[in-house]
Amino acid sequence: MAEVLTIGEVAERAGLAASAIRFYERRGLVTAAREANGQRRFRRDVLRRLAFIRVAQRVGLSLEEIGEALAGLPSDRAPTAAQWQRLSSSWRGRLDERIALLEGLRDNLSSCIGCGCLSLRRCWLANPDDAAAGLGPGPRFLLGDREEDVVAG
Amino acid sequence: MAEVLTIGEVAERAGLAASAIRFYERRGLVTAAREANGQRRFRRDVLRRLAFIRVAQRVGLSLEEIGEALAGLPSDRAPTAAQWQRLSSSWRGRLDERIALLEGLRDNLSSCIGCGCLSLRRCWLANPDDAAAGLGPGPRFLLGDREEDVVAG
DNA sequence: GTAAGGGTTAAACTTTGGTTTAAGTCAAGG
DNA sequence: CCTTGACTTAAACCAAAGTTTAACCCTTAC
Repeated sequence: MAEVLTIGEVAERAGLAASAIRFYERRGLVTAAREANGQRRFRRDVLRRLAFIRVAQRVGLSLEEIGEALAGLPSDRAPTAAQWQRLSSSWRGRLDERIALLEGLRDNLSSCIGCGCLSLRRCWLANPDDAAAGLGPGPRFLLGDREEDVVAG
Repeated sequence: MAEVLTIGEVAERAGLAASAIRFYERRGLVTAAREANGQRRFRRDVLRRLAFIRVAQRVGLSLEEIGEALAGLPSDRAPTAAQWQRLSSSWRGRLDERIALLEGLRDNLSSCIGCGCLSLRRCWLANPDDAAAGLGPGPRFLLGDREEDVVAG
């Protein structure tokens, strides 16, 4: 197994397009040494960095946020397992919030869609700015089909 | 309360920018009659349509998908509560899947990030194509920091 | 020697979901 | 009469996350 990897090898192993990896390099998310001929040579730990990026994206982070997180890692050597874990531990709260939001959405859908409150700017379902609201009882406007009652004002 | 609404009134009540409402009209998500002078006049039930659109977006649907869903509704009169509910009932499965995915992500993060498997194309965490996998036990590669072990092959 | 199969770059293009801008119409108020 | 505010349009613009294209360089194989 080679000490360093070409971009093609990285792409193959990471399951990404080479263009994406170049794009990440431009964004500063990964770094590469260069051969005399200008070709990139990646240290093997770039694979874990790329995997981290993918997972972070699924958690809902933008590349910019991911870049900020990665900036705290050493760029000259592979981070330790503990360093990776510290980074990802901050995702927990974010995931909990998003889960609560989706659960609230799911649990209030059947009672809320079709009811008058769906027209309302005040309806939690349409405006779940407050993640905690997802845990509450949800809207209670089961008023039939007349919008005036709830939209008025 | 007016029978029909101007775009400004709709924007105000729906909590959207007028530009967004025009955009939705171009996309065929809402319709409007026109005055002699060319100004849009919206029936009041557009408010519920807009609320539906917002909720559908939060569920993760694209405007195109939302448009397809809305295409099944009558455009000449307000849909009934039952019609709205039928549309949204199909979201349930999608929400369940996404919730399971996020829960899997959350529950496997601490054990998986930092471990060797994160470099792997095979790692569930980095590739949760299979939503059901989120319910399973997750990766079991708690191998320390040597990537060769898991990346090789 | 020439073709194939990597690699390089900058720049243009793509998609989604809108917003912004420029230029114009219209009605009401002072 | 003139300004103000709300409306109209088409077209340009934006951000994110990449992909595609065009032109070029190397190395290896035949």
